[in-house]
Amino acid sequence: MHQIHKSYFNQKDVTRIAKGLLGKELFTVVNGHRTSGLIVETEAYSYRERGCHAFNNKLTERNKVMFEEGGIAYVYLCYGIHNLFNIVTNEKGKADAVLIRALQPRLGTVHMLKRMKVDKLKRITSGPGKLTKAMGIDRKWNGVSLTNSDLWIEEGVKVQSTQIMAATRIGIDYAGQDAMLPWRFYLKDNEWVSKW
DNA sequence: TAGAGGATTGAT
DNA sequence: TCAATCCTCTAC
Repeated sequence: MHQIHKSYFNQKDVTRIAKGLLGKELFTVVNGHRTSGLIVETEAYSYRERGCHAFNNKLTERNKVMFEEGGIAYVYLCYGIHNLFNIVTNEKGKADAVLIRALQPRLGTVHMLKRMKVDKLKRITSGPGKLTKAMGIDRKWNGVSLTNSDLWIEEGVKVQSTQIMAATRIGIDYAGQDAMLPWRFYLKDNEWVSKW
């Protein structure tokens, strides 16, 4: 299959990548089990705005992988419970990232169901904390390359620009004016998009 | 070194 | 509307 090249993640405009990732297919292999899902919802984050962990180039132990060259995973624990999965973008030293918020399950769904301890696919990956659990992603994957590991992205399906919707991001009220940026992107009328 | 709070979720 | 749950960051 056609794996997305590392250079794709080195583009400077993180919102362009966040939109471009819609329809692409995310794969993981955990304990020999391959699972995949189409990306249907993303959010863009940039060191230039307050919603981002790396705002103002603030470098901490947690977010340091964001400052690496684009094409690696940034996984962190949110609210003490959920692992959130981001793809680091831009060039080294420019801490941008795309949060993956929802997937449409494709391959290995039996393993996703087992990890989620449910028997129906409905809403199993419709949220950033849920999809990481379904795909088997946790903080051990922080800093892992998306082009040379058990975590990667392929072309998936073609998406028309008219299918792409933009809205404000979720859960970043603390960001002030930047909370108004329309940096959440999702596929129109897709039932796998997260509810909020 | 202690205390506050978070890029969420599911139950009440 | 609220608790779960723990790591990270900040202030002292």
